[in-house]
Amino acid sequence: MAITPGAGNPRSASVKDVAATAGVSLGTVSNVLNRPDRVSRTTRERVERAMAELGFVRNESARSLRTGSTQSLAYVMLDAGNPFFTDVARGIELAAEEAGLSLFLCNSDGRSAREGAHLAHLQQQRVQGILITPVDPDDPQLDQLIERGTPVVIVDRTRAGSSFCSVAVDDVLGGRLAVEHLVDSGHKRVAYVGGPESIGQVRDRGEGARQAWAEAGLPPEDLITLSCEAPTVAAGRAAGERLVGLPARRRPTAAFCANDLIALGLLQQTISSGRTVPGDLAIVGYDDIEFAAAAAVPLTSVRQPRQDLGRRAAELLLDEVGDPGHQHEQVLFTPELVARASTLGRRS
Amino acid sequence: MAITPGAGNPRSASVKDVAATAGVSLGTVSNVLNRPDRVSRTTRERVERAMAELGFVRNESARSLRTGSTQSLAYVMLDAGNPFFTDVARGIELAAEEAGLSLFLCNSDGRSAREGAHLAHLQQQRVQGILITPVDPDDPQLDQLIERGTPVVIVDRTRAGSSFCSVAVDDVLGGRLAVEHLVDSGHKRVAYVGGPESIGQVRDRGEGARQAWAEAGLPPEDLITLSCEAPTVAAGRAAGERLVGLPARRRPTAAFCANDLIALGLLQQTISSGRTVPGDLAIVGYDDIEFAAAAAVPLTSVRQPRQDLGRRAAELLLDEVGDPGHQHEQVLFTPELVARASTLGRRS
DNA sequence: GACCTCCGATGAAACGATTTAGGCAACGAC
DNA sequence: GTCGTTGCCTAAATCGTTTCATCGGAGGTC
Repeated sequence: MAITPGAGNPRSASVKDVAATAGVSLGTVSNVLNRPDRVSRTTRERVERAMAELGFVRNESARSLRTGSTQSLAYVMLDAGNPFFTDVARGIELAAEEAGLSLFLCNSDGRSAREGAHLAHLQQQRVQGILITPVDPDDPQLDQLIERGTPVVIVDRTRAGSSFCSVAVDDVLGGRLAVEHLVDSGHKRVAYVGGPESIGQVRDRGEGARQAWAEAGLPPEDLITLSCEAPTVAAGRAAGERLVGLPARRRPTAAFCANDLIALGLLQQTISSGRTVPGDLAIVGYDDIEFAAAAAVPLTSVRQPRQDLGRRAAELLLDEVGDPGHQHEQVLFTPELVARASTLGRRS
Repeated sequence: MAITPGAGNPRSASVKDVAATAGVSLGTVSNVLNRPDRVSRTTRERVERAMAELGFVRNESARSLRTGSTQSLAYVMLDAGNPFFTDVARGIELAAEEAGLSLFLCNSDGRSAREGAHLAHLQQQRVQGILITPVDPDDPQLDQLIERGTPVVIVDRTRAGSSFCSVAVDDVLGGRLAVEHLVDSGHKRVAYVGGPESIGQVRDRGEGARQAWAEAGLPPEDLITLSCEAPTVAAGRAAGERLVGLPARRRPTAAFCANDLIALGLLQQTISSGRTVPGDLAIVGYDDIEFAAAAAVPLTSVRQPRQDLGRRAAELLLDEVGDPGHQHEQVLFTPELVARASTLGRRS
């Protein structure tokens, strides 16, 4: 079929057109759409036939202009490329679907400017509410959203004060679990690989690591912090190279990484440089993403209830949207260590 | 600060409120918003002050109702958990950002019903256009979208006829590259692990595999097809178990998997069952996702230009939206084999 | 037959922005 | 002094839907 040039879009049919075609009034068409029980069967069928014939598509802009609200939520993700966040998103999705709302995913990609643009646009769209893993939980734009009536739930981050609901996982505990496990395995010199420091998670996991280290009675200077630029595979590889560069008696026998991407990069670099895991270097990751178990050496990792995190966050948001007596709530999940070969094999 | 109960949302300010506060007419406020150069500086500043004071947020519903179009695109992803698609999404995002449009990501999760719901909603929202990796490229709902005026570009799938733009990668060629590589490495019995058959990719990659196999003069019955339920890590593990179950003289020495997730699952299962890669089984994946290189044994894979795929698709969509003389175009990218240890090590 | 009720359908008035046709004032030019 | 021009602003119409007060007719009751 050739393209019909210049046919010009006949501009899609409106309720008015449907009403005319069906020979009823405009209000009746609206009733068919919204309260079909109030319309007699014969009329309803006539209207439905007209809608099908004209290819009527309800205009959501007009609808939400009139009703003052939309049927959508949004989740602004920090990094859509990180499986951790896509798993969280899936949990949100399921909850939204059950509530009959659509979910829009936006990716801030870790950039404040992009995040801000998304938030502004979502606010203009009058979404019912926003879930967000923010670049910076203290961003005043978040307060501004709340003030102007768009509920916000913070996901996988926390924030001082309680003007928001938030759902997170106890990162200090997670850090402790990781380091306790390494201490139990007999390691006396450990690196904490994470960054940037601006991320609360990175700080909290490090804090937990230090606590566990101190409680084991080990000297603080033997818990080395290796800061990396971003929590990515590439940064993990780079950290590996820096580890190799350390003088032998300063070099750690184990590394605890702030997330699995870093851990996978470190693992990859370690193996490709001819050293063994866990022989030369034991590695603990964080998040327990699906790929962790499939890694070069299956990765010991701190598991977070990713999907539950999303689901719970969505539930809080829905409550805030629906219940005028809503009280803000800070939910904290508990992480769990999953030990695998990257720390369990025998040491050389 | 306590929650102010029953304060009731003061309903955000409208242009009318801004106009009243600034002491100008409503049209002037609109001009400040859309054609600031037509407004004198003093008036503009007065209006802007009023907007700030009232916390004015433009109502996108009203705006797009009046103008008849929105400033957003959408990408309906097949599986947000698969890094391949998130990379494609990033390419789209970059192009959309450059064009000043927002991008909504929707996840169909491989389910037609969910995909349909997303499409219907996007159509009602009057997005400028939709990019989609469809569950079924022949779904008539896609035609219906086009007919009713929403441009659609098909991503990573192709479709007979040419009423759509589409961007895909030559999957037959990809299948050939994979199997030629295995044949060159001396394998005489190979499994093609993919599924479900309903996915065009799975069929095309298999077709390429068969072509290369036939051209090498090898007997067709020695290219075994192992069908799996879904292109996931779990399905890959399951396939591995079925491979082990085969009688030794029927058992393949290499496997070509329809994507990296399957390959990673197969790899994982092979290693954890005590066999070696590539010694007992060489493995080739498809997509070359970031985790492929970090796998237990770095994975040989067929690389696709993921981000370019997305970017080009978005460009086609933008052209279709903007240029009335737009001609539909089917773009086909060329894949490339990346050989790594999962096929290169020495055979036992 | 007058009165009431109930059901189904109607039509006008919103919602909040954009757009367009004009109006008013100041200013120069002749 | 009149006319045309220019610059800024106003008022009203409009987009497509929902909602609400209303209305007509059918049926029942006394």
